[in-house]
Amino acid sequence: MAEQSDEHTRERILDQAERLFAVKGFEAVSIREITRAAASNLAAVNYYFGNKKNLYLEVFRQRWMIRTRLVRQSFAEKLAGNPNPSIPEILHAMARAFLDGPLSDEQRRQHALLMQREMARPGDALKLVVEEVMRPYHEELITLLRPNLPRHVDEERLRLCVLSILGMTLYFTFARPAVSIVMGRQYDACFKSQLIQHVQTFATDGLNGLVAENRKQ
Amino acid sequence: MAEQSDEHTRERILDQAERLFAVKGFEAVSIREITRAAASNLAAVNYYFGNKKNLYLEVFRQRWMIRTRLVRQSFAEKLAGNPNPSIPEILHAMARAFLDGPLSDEQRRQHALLMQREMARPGDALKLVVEEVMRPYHEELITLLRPNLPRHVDEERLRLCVLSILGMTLYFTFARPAVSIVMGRQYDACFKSQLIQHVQTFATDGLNGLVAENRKQ
DNA sequence: GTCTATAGCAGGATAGAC
DNA sequence: GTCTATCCTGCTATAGAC
Repeated sequence: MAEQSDEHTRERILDQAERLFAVKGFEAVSIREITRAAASNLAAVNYYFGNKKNLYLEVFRQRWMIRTRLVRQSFAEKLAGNPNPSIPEILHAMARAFLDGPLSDEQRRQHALLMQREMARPGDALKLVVEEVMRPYHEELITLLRPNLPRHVDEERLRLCVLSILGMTLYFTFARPAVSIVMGRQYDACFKSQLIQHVQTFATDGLNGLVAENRKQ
Repeated sequence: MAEQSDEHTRERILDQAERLFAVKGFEAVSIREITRAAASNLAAVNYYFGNKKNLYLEVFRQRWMIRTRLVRQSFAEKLAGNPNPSIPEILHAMARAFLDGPLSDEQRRQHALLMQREMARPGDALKLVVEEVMRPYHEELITLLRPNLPRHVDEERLRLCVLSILGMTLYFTFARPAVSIVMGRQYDACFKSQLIQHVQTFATDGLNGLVAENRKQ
């Protein structure tokens, strides 16, 4: 089960816990299932993490946050050497980082599922997700976009636009089964690049509308 | 607990099951909790529904589907008497039906949460959700939009646009806690009408981009 | 149809050997 | 650190009285 048996038990447990919590949700996974998948002993979870709930929190602190950092890094790299990226460039970099970034397909799906679970049912990890990741990411995007927008663009509308963009990108990731059925497509490289292109275009047009609106006033 | 004690036991159980499954997820809710909330006996679930899983499916069949029909009806009504609705009119009606339609705030949230749970983890209800609701809704929107679009608009791009619109609308409903924190706003009437307006505008611009694209070719 | 009682099992957590 | 054995709680499901 564990890809790297020489990895420390604690790490193997975190890996498998992340995977299982993402796919099934907190309550649907048992400690027994996790330790079995991690090829470790049943008592190991309590030894290393105290209890199940704390293991869940550690998954966010020591796995989820790191993945997020990777995604944001890849986002930043795509824009590196471009001091004044245009709106389409920013959005393309964002969409690529999310939908085709440094994570594997499975990791990406897990990552989105965990985030989405916390957003749907606020738990102890929601504060972590929002304050440490969503809000900074939000601000970063707004900072990048602002030079491309009129000075007096409505701040609240801009925030709603950014939320919409993140929302639909997240949706394309976590709702993969449903999207696949409706579109009649597999999530292969071809479809992913179409998705990225679509998010870029659709969101660019949405933001351009914001610009035009502002001009009229 | 139960608002209507004179309602039949079976109905009270369905009501409470819907609420609890939506908020907590299938595995996190026990039959005990449901029957307690429905002020009925522990054995009632098995008597009326056979087992827990079947109760879950009945929630979709006898509650979720009906709510969907209500939402679509309210969508249709908003467009009634308008034989050729424009894109903004269609989108406004759609956003209003979803974000401020015939359901109560709590019902709306429950509805979105149940759908989103099924999309995230495909279960026996996913087929029901997709084939009976998502796909027809999808086709209806496309049919309404098409007269406003150039004849040779890319079919796949259009489908992706509709998915994006549904995705972000759904996101604003189920991710309410997170959206509230990021925006620093309560989901009151004022914020909801802003959301509706935003979805309409943002999506209209996104679709208009599709039109412009087509012209260039 | 409604209730009590209980079978039968799976879960989280811990104690204590090694 | 790792393992076995075990406690206890809470769950689903059912049998059977009323």
